[in-house]
Amino acid sequence: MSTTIADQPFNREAQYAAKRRAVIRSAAGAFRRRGYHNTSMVLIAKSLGLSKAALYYYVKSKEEILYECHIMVYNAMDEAVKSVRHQKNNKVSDNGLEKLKLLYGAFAALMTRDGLALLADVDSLKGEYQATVLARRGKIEGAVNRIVECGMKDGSIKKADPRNTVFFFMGALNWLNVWYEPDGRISGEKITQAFVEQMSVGIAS
Amino acid sequence: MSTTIADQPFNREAQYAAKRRAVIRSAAGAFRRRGYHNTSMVLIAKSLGLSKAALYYYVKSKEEILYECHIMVYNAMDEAVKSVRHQKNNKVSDNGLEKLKLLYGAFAALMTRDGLALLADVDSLKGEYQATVLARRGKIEGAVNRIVECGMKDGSIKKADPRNTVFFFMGALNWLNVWYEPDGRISGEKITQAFVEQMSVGIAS
DNA sequence: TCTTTTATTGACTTATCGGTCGAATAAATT
DNA sequence: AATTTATTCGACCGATAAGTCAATAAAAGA
Repeated sequence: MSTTIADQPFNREAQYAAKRRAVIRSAAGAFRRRGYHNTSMVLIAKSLGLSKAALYYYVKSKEEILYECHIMVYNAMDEAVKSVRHQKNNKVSDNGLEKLKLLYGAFAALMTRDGLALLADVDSLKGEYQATVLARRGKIEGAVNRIVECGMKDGSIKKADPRNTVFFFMGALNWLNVWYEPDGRISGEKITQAFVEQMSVGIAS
Repeated sequence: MSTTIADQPFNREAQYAAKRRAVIRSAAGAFRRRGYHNTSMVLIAKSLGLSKAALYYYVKSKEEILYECHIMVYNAMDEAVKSVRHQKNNKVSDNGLEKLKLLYGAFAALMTRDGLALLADVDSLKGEYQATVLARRGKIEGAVNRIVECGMKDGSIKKADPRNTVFFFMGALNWLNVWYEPDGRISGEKITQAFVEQMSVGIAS
């Protein structure tokens, strides 16, 4: 999926990019587990075997890391939305509910399988950073909303206030960040499946 | 409900306690809106018309405030659990699902009506504080779990992994903190109602 | 009114942490 | 080998914010 260091040992730019990604990913994990403000730059550095100063070779500021963490997730989500949108004609029942199940499953997998996390720390972002992240979040919410509305129209989803409905099961998703442990007793796939099922029966008409 | 300053103008202790509560409540709101680490003691003080130093007359540390915020919520939740437990014979259908609906509604009302919020900042608590809060959280989770299991036994709730189920709709509840605005277009009662309905149809057998 | 207790403050201390900088080291290029 | 370029580090700086304290104002009690 993503380009690793070993892939292109002689491509300078690729190496730099890969290392930078590693910084972001590692920080993202720490942020999820300990929270943004409880995670110092020194800690992020140490967990990669670097000094704090070295971090700043790959990254402009701590805020930028947080920003990139958010963007990383929203990129993945956009990808999921796109792939669901283009999945026409595959299923016999190509209705809103089916699409939503697909999408929600993809979202859940992002959390349980890829270790991504929807951070709640939007308030720690300022100015342009925050504006962009909020815009991306709005875009995703809009996309999900549209699918739900679509499902309400085609009769596969029972009619209600879409925003409210979306908030409900997106909230459940976000809460995964808090309690989900990759090595826990329940496997990620099981959780993903359960979440899709739960969401599905909650809104099907 | 709670004792206000005006109630007992000559009772010193009561005044002190009331003011202390006011500090906690005000801080809780700020924590919810801006996050724990983005809220300084000066800000909490100023929003009450006090200086920072005065705050420390009522409170030992910022961490203690956060601790009390958590405890406040868990006390209210325990209360809700208790009242639901003693609500036998009232309803004709005294089954697990009914109880759970009652409880979930009470929880949601805590958020939308009483302005309480389940803070996620448990990691900012250390030692004894954190241990106690985690214990209280576990206790609540256990109580909810037990009701769900009870409902699965009496046939009102469809069988599944209780923990998973509980996490799902408790997550939705927690997410309220992030997006719910008391002055938003949808009223708190409507949201509460919608949440109960959503949860209910999601798990009823 | 004087005294004691309660409540509040401004000014100060301390600690943590984000961020910078110049030097040092390693890797690639000539 | 010499030189340039990419990485990394130790040591330092500045800001922010938690927390302290001696002094003072307000209230209660005598």
